Amino acid sequence: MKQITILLADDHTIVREGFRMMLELEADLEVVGEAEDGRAAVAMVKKLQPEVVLMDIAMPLLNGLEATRQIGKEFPATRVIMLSAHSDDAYVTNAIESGAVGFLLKQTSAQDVCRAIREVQKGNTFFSPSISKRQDRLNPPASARTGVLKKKAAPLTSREMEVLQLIAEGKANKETASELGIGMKTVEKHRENLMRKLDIHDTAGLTRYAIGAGIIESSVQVTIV
Amino acid sequence: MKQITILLADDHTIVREGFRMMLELEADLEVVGEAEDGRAAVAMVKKLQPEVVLMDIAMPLLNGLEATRQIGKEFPATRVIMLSAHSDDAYVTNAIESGAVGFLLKQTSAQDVCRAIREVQKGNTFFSPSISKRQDRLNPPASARTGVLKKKAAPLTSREMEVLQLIAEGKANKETASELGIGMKTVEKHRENLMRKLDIHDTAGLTRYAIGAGIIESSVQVTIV
DNA sequence: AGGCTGATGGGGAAAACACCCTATACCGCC
DNA sequence: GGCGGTATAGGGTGTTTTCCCCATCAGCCT
Repeated sequence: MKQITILLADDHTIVREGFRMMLELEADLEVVGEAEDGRAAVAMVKKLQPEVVLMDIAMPLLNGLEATRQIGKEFPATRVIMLSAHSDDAYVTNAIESGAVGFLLKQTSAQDVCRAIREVQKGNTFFSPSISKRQDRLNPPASARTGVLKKKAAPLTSREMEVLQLIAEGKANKETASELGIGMKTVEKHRENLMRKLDIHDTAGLTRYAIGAGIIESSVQVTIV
Repeated sequence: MKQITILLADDHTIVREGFRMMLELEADLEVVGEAEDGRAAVAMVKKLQPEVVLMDIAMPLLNGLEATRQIGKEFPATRVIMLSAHSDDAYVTNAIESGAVGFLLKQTSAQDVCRAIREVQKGNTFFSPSISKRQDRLNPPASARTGVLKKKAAPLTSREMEVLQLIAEGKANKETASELGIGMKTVEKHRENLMRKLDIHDTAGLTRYAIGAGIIESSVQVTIV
């Protein structure tokens, strides 16, 4: 019997463990690997070529959106489901544009996660119920992956998103350069372009933007209600 | 008939208007003033000496915690109820330490807001139901205001909190200096002390800390679930 | 009275950043 | 085949930040 192979990408070990336990109760699902950051996720996809990736948006090194974009470029057959604690239209739109074929809120029930995996593996899309309700106006033509959609406002490039994330994580240009394996002047250039595109001209502003956009998390983002 | 005088402090006009309409349906409550930032709140308390202040945590110029601390120092009779969209133990603890005698989540019902105002005016404390549930271990001895509680970890001073907030808002040292009416070297010194106390050595890190601690909000903090 | 801390300043130096210029190589689109 | 966008990289210049050193003054506790 053929199982659906799954890669988990989330920086919180406890979350990965929870998903793994939950998914392995299902006979037709198999977790073949785990990644604790976006870069590892891309590498694991290359190595394991899973059918489905459950990907958190906010991860260190490389965020989920960017990782998804890179995966989609190399392995278009891999179906990525985005996970996020929050959801608003911008998040969902970004996820779809990066090539995700599903979007789940973290409080989604286990059944829905399993359903989502089975649906996307069959080539369909799946969104959390509360998102689907307002999907009418942004429901993609099922071929969201094939065509690259244009953002109207601030179309940040992949590299710019990576640099933005590292800036918001507190990396100096020099560190970012060595981390990405490029020159410092190039990092400065990306930073310059970011500031021009977003019309934000200080590090604190870029950090707030990155947090607001879900690219990184702030340290204490607990929201017990 | 004696009404309870109330000052509203929140940077969102729509929120203040909502509270005002809500509170003025009650015969025994009177909104005597509104402030749209922490500094204005302190000034308004001086001028109006209200009995109760409804204070948002995240406000520009001076956050609610710091404003509460300054109010408590000059007008210990004024009872401050803290408002916040989020709540975790750190938020609540900080609020209590700053001298607040109540803590309400923003989705609290109108009845609870009125109840809270009446309770704190009588000298009692009031916390949102969901917070009260885990109050056992941090319930203050009703005289929280009289004794200044010591934080264990990083006791930032008032001035440092103000400077931290302005840094996280993207102000350069020079701007902060003119905004606070002090010299640039003094601002640099506060920034230096902040970095040493928090063991954070870059602007992005300070910004993340400020957001995580509820001192400011990140730009896109929408959480539709 | 002496000690501690917070708030206020100043000098200086090294690093980082912001913003301007230029340039090349690659890739996809029309 | 050129045109535009992306990524790469270097130069230059002025500003800002980071981190040392130093000091004074007021308030508070012992």
